[in-house]
Amino acid sequence: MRISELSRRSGIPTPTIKYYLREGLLPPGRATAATQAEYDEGHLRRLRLVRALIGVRGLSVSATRDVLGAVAARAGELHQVLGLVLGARPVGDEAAPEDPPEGEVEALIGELGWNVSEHAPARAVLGETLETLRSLGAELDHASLLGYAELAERTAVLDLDQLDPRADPLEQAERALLLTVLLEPALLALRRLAQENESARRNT
Amino acid sequence: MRISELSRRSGIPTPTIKYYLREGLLPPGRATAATQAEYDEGHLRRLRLVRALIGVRGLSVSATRDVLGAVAARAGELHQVLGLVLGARPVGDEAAPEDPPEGEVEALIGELGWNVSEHAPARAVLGETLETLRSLGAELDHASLLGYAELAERTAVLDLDQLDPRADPLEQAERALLLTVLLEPALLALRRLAQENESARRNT
DNA sequence: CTAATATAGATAGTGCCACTATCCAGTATC
DNA sequence: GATACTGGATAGTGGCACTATCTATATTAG
Repeated sequence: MRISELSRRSGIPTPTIKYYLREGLLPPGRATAATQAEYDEGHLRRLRLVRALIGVRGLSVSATRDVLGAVAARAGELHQVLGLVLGARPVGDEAAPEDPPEGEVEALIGELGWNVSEHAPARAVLGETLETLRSLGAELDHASLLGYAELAERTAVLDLDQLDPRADPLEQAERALLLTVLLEPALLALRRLAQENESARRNT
Repeated sequence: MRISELSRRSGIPTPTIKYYLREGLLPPGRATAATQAEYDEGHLRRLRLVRALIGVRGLSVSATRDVLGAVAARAGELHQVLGLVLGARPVGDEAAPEDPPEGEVEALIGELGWNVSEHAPARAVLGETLETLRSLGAELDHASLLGYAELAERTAVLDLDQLDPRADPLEQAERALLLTVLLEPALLALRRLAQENESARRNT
């Protein structure tokens, strides 16, 4: 399939596809001549994945590239991928160079007995968010934090249940990415609906 | 307090504060003369809140304005605020005009017996996300969705426990906003850590 | 075989957004 | 009264995600 068909089947304008090719979000097609290349179903799938990450979850192009790169590089080690895949700060941010020990996060992970990589970006995200809340006077007490962590644990069990460990590793990793990232808005939406319901329940 | 002190105490440059004033994220100060106005602690608090919404959660300036407006307008009806506060699409998006009935979401809400407003934007967000997942071939079965919803329910209980129903309604609403919105990255980070842990556990 | 169409790759331009800089006339303060 | 600061207005900046155009080639319809 040539680029115009890729565009037609994905609904994405040709110039945008070229842009994604330049940015490395989409691997180049198999060149058949100086001005001709051939794309396959994999490209189409990848293109849809890219659009979902950018459009639904609001990742930036460069964050998307990083995430996809991480998945490709570590397709074999699914748990690394799951943990690492999203340094993706909501906004630029570029990870403050200062690296406070963030004892609270370490302690929590230790207390729960979680086995997670030292470098998981989620550690830093968690630490920063707790710090921000504290600085705004809305500190979370330890018991609540533990409660949230336990719910996260059960969410993760549900998440992992969606995966079929017998599938091809790369496909598996892409599916994990899809479920990890794209489910995020859905889980947050569920939380907001549940909050509204719970708030209504308490105020009657 | 004049604008320079507001800037010094918040760490935000004066021109940016002026920009927020223009954009309506911060109410104007009490004018004492043609070129003089007085700001108070409330302005400082609001400014920090704005920064947190924009910086930590990545809301756009206009989304932030909408959210703050909604909170101010409905400080009395906390549960409405909690549910409504975040139509905030991750990225522009502007809510597709097509409005499919989204029967799945309605059914879920009915099944759970949740009492939420007809117009809660979270309904649409949820519907769209499920639709996207389906179109990418990563559909969620009903049982899993129910599982996630039940976990959301328990998260909401924890959330509401953080609020003190005796506090001033506006302050209460702002705190709710803080906890709803700023906790989001933390909850997602917890989920990713838990995923990595669970994945490691299953693969040993 | 030719004319119309399509293509890869390169370069430049666009529109939006979140600031940031500058200017001005009017205080405030020393 | 000189200097610094202020509110308000207007204009400029840099980054980002595209989008448009151009050129040299390739394919294809007639």
